[in-house]
Amino acid sequence: MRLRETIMQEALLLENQVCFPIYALSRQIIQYYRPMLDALDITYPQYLVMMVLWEHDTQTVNQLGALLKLDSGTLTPLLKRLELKGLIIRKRSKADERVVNISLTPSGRAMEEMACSIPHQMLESMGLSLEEMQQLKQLAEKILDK
Amino acid sequence: MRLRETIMQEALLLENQVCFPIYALSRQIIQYYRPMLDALDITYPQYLVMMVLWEHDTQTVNQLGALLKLDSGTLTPLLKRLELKGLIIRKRSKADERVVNISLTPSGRAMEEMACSIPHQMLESMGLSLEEMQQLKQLAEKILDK
DNA sequence: TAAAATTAAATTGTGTACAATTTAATTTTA
DNA sequence: TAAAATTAAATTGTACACAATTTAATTTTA
Repeated sequence: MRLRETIMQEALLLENQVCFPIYALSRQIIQYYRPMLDALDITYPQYLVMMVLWEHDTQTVNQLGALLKLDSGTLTPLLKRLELKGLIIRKRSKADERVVNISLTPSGRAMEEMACSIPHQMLESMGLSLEEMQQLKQLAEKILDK
Repeated sequence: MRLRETIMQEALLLENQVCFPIYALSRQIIQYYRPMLDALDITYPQYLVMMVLWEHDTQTVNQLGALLKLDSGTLTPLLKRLELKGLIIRKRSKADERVVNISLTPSGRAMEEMACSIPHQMLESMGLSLEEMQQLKQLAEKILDK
């Protein structure tokens, strides 16, 4: 009997994968965001950094990385691009020269008001009920927390 | 009253985002796969292509793109790398010279047996029940199908 | 049927991701 | 306290993603 026809084989069918829909959905969500973020001239990962800073004002590269689960290899060039756009300031800490503090410029702070309608718009374009949304969030977080 | 303190503002908090857990989970899932895929010397997107070919034998670049929701800008270089590894063959169709057919080499076919334990191992490392897994898959697909 | 439109891949350019290494600063410890 | 270990960012190199454009082949249509 060929491997193709065994029960074990079914697990290798794309349509039976749990992970593929998550991977595809993640990319599609970023597409949903694109028109709104294009208007602000930032990318989705850049938007995530801005959200953290709108909430916390100043964060180190490490803190941003811990919250967003991204390393300095990703963040350093991304933050340089945000700095080039005039949205943030990168400044080495006086107290510890290894640390780089990231803070908002007035322009970066001002963007918060332009972004505040995005979450609501996103909920609409995703077309899920609030319960489904909560379920999705909870399941994703349950795996993430392991 | 500062924008920070309004109800609308809550929507911009990272912890209230539905999309961020999906984005973070997608990347974490790929990390779960990494040790198993490292053993096969392929990446997660390459593994997805291989899964399609294990099921369908021959596919055009377009067909792969439709199934995986990736365009030729992503697939062409990825497929060239799989060809370089000796896992697939890229061959222009005689019937329509625009089309490139992708098929498995014996080595690519042989990899199927080495990969057949991966889905089970993944279920274990994700630590969700089968019901939760189904829920997650269904919610993700519901949004994807829009 | 020849020009226009469409289609399939490939190419170009920008921006993540992330492993692995490097650099520089700080902390620990022998 | 000087050497070793640790830590924080940055750097290097590889591999996606994807928008926009290009190239070449095929279809449509005027």
